[in-house]
Amino acid sequence: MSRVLSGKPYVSDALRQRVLETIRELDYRPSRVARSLRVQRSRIIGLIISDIQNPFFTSVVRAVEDVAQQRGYAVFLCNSDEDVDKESTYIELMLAEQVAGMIVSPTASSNEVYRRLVEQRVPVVAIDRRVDGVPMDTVVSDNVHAACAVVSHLIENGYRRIGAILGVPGASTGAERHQGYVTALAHHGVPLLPELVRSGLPRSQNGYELTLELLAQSQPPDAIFTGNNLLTIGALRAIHEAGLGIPDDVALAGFDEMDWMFLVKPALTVVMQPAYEMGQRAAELLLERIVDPDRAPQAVVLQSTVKVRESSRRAAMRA
Amino acid sequence: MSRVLSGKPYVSDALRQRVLETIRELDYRPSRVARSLRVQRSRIIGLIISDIQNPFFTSVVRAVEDVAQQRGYAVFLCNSDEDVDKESTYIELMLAEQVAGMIVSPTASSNEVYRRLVEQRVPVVAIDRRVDGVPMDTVVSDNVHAACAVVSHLIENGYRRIGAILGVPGASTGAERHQGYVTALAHHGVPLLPELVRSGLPRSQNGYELTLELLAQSQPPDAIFTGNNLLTIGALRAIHEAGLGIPDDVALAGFDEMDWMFLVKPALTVVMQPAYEMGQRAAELLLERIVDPDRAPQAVVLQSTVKVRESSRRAAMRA
DNA sequence: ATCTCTGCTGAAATCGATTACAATTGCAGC
DNA sequence: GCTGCAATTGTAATCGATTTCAGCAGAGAT
Repeated sequence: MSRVLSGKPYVSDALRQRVLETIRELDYRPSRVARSLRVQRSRIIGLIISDIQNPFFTSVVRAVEDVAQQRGYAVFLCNSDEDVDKESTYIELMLAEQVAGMIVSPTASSNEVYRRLVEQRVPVVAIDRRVDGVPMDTVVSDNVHAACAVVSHLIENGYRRIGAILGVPGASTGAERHQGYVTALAHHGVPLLPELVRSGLPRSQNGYELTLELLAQSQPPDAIFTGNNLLTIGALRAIHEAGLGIPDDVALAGFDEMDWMFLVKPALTVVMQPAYEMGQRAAELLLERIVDPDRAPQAVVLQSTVKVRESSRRAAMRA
Repeated sequence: MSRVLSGKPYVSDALRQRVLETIRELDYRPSRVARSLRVQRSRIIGLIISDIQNPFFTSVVRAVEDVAQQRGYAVFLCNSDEDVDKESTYIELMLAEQVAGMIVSPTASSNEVYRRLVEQRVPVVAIDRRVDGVPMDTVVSDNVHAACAVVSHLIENGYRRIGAILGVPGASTGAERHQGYVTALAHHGVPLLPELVRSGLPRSQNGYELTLELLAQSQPPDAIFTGNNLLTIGALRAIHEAGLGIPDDVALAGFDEMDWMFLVKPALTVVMQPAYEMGQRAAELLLERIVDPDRAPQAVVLQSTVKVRESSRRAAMRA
């Protein structure tokens, strides 16, 4: 009798003892599958991120795991690989596995799948990126503001032809950081030059190729803003191979700190996003929603800070 | 009637059509939980790695996911965080979730849990690290040989006081790389100095602290061998902060390439392990075992290569 | 015409836990 | 002594898919 487990009342000590002993004897191991089937939910949290190889997301994973484990949940992690179809497939899979809820970094800011989830009362939290038009819990950082701040910093340091290598605009991060870039230029009266703006999937290789494109122009940029850490790595490689010096030939400022960055000379100016905290908050929001599925959706926006270092040092006066 | 799905024979076209239509109408979504309960196994592969923030393992994850997805499996990823208890807990959890099989990077080379798994015919593959005394599928790299090769290289380049920062000997990688180090010294008649050998959990912070310890000695090493990529990062930070030059003050050679290493000057000499291939092979072994649980266990040992770069450049002649 | 066999279909058992419900006992209150 | 309630425990329904079993219709053989 399973009343013994889960400490239900109305069981005599004698019986409780007998049951416990038998359990030990048989090396009994309850099937979570059967339990999930009966209870119609499990103690599993689904976590779908868009790139397992991106240190930003591994920090998020770490945080979600810590919170989940503390509360007795396990984490089912999947890698959507910036692919909307993979993402949808994994969401369906999670659903079929009866997860208690899921945290997703949506590849595209419009996806009908989320509307369905919300309507069906499936606890779900969007992290890092927003989903348009669906009232759901969301944890993001202040991308527009942070991008604007770091680009403004470049402008204030004397840079005028500021290139931008951004993630695809389909993801809200890409779009918002682009907007921050545009806003900063407008605010300082610096003309927006479309030929200096590139976007692609946030992968190191793309950062490399797009930066090469910028540098190959007849009037190359005097500074580059990268909208993602992998793009930053690619940009560094391109600048490096082009034999250019930072910041004298071209300044560089990007998103996200990485743990080896102290090695890079000159030190890089970056927007520091609170990755771990984002994961924590997302996990907490999810657990709250699991408890109370009817709570009003919350949108948490965390502050990022610009860490100014040498890669954006004041430009020498130019002719 | 579920004979329609899974294309069983003995169903008329009329019925098949009717069923399919109803399925569409109701937006029917089969419960994998119920299926798992009935069939006593699922289409999920468990993957337990010891550090989600280690790029080596994220490559492995990537590979396992690619193979799994191709074969219609989903991956349930967990992070044991180098903690034997967490690892065992997750294994139990996977078992209770009726995974089809699991791939684990064992934190300790002796763990009775694995014997039980193998005896109970649960498909399981050890990756990156061995488990002693249990006949199971294993995918590792040739750690002893690779460590020996890279340390020999240091010796041949004129270094004599070679320090070692290794992972804990409980994990087979730590022990084997240590053995490779010892072998190389012995082979070249270089005395083994115990005070130059340190080990700890493979984390960046430990690499930092242990390297500081080595450097603080009255007779500090003229070269350091690091047995893991995170330890390498830590060692770099320590050397960096100590204001020492590589390789003139102290040479450095370690394990594992990382994608940003082209940025580090001088370029680092490293052992390149085929991380992605290890993941692939492990996934393939697992899938084979799922199909045939009685196959004899295989041990795959992959070759690593030493990538010689500037951080181990020939030492200037010393007094 | 009867029997068999094949092709197909519906009904029912099954997986292992949870949980609702019924049955039993003991004990207090009237 | 009888009723009523609480404490305890056994029984059975349930979750949703798979799978076995039995039954039925029609074709072909005898």
